[in-house]
Amino acid sequence: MIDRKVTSTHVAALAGVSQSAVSRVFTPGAPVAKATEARVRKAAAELGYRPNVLARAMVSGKTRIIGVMMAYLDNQFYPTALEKLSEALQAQGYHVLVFMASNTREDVDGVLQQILDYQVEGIILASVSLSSDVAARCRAVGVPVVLFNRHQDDKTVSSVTSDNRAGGREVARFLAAGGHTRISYIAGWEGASTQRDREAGFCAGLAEADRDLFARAVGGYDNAATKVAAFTLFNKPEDQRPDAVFVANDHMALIVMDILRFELGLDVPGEVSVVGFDDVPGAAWLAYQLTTLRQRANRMVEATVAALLDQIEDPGAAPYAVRVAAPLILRKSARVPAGWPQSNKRDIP
Amino acid sequence: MIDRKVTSTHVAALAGVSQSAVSRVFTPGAPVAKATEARVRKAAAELGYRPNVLARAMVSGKTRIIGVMMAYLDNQFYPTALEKLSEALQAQGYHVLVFMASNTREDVDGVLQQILDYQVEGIILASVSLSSDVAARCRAVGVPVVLFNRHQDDKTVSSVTSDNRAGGREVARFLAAGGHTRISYIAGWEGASTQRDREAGFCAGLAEADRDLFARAVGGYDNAATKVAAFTLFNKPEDQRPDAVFVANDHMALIVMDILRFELGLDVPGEVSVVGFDDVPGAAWLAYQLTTLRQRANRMVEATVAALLDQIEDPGAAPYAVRVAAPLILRKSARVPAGWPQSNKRDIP
DNA sequence: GTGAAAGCGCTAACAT
DNA sequence: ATGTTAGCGCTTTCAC
Repeated sequence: MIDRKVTSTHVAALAGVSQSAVSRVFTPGAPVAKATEARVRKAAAELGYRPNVLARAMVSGKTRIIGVMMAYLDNQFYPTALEKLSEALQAQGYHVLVFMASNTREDVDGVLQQILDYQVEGIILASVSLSSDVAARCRAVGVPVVLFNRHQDDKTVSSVTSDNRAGGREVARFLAAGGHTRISYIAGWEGASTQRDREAGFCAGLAEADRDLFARAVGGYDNAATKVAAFTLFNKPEDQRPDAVFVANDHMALIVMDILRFELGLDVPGEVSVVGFDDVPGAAWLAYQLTTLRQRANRMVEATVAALLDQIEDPGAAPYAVRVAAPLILRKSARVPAGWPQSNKRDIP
Repeated sequence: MIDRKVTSTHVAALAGVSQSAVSRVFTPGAPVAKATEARVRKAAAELGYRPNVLARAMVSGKTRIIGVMMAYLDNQFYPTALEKLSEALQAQGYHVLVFMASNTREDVDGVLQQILDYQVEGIILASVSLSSDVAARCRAVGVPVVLFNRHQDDKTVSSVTSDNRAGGREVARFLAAGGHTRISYIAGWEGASTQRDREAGFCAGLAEADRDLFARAVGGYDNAATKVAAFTLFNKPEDQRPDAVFVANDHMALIVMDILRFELGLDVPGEVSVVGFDDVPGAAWLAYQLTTLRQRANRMVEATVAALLDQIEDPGAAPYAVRVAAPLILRKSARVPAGWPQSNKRDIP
């Protein structure tokens, strides 16, 4: 309670220079004499002075704040991503203002408006879709948006995803080559591009291998719905139930494995092969050993930050979409086809 | 790219009123005539005007930003907490600026300084300890700090934790009553108050039950160290290894269960009982069914937000410490003593 | 009830 | 190289 706010004026007074001299000392690349700088720094240290970021932002227009909106952190993949995003941005001198939103249209729009109120320099939308008029408003005020782990055909926003289509296709080839005859799919939330692309790729791959989809259920990226989906698909006599299932993300895949083994008494992978998508930490735990497609969070984060900074630095730059390859990580939850190339990727993220 | 920034002056011009009239319309409780208000709102809507939060913050001194520093999100408990914290604060009109820090002294101090630069109204430190001179500086600039899931004897900061001591004690009673004779402990990071308090309570409880600690190892809340700890403790003939272990948090407990079962071929709870702390989502998964103490994230978040707002609203208010009771959730990883009261808590968070 | 005027703490010309 | 001046977009007296 001693000093409360110390301003550049206080420092200037103590150092016996003008207020703008102080400002220059704290502005990288501004012209200051060695001697002045020294005196100012000394005074500043004495007073515990630090520039007010907000005041600086007001005049410069640069807040160094990036707004991040997330819809749900249930999926272990998102906390990880958030952490890395925050670190990467911090390293570039930016900071993350977090906004949680349910994935409803009104909520997203409302929250986005709030983000904009903070004069953020950029926006990252993780697992959130954007109505096109909101995208338009961001564009109007010149705030770049990048979609993380979600894609939209909207040409005005950048997006970074895994190559979900290729991933789905690879799983289909893998399962078909493994000699499975009743291959099924558990879908995620149908509003998500990840769900759509993974399924599209999977079906395409099945077709290429001359297989039909044996069965399909919807887990919606939701715990309860996923349990129901697993029961509907598997609570049947052997010849009527799938012998392989591709689950749209790991979060659901782990739940499915639990039900298969502990509720239905099925052996995985003996009686059914399970493949997921994401490679969350739990997938590697010994109790699961889930074969899955790895989302390379580090690469995705790098790409996201790069896309955002590109547009911040050059507002004219065109948005673009990045797709990061998702390698298949072979573990123990799915039968490996004879002769299938053993992964040469080390089993760590 | 049409309108770029719309300011209150633009709105004022369109509405044919003064700029201050516009300001008043957007200031709850300011005196404005119905008619003026209507015209201003109409003009504002037309232009898509929204007050600039930062400019407002400059003059009012209220940024409505809360800085949150987190050290590691490995532990599933923290993402959950962050999500709830963000939601609760949003509901109060505040927003969260996230800072990641490694838990080293220099890093914490540096990051804290950055937080302060943003003129935050309050700071939440999750799983981070604070040097007392930094605490002093926060006090000096009048920014309240609350420690989340960490306690410090420092009387200048509030803290919210589970009742870790009581929790540890309960586990000791539970394990002793279960007839275990070689009870051991796997410690978390020794710098953490959670670790210290849980262990202290555990040992006290053991003493009360006339037991000695059979063995102790340190997992440090770290994956690799935890594996080593599990091997050191359990890779031994039956009579030389523990028949029960209390692990300082679930994150480590799940790793320990994996090693016990899949590396050492031990039956849990047949040959060894495992109890954790936190009740992270994974603890309830069927593959683990971990008996654990539940940290009630919702209550902890409520208390944290309340403590923070108390101090923001009344800067003179004294900091205080809150301890939330942590109920023992009985699942399948530990033998239940005959006659032990069955939990009447429903098995959901 | 409303407008004019004075800043909040800072940066960025513009002089000197 | 340094001081002076003019704002950034807003809230808040202060007169009217």
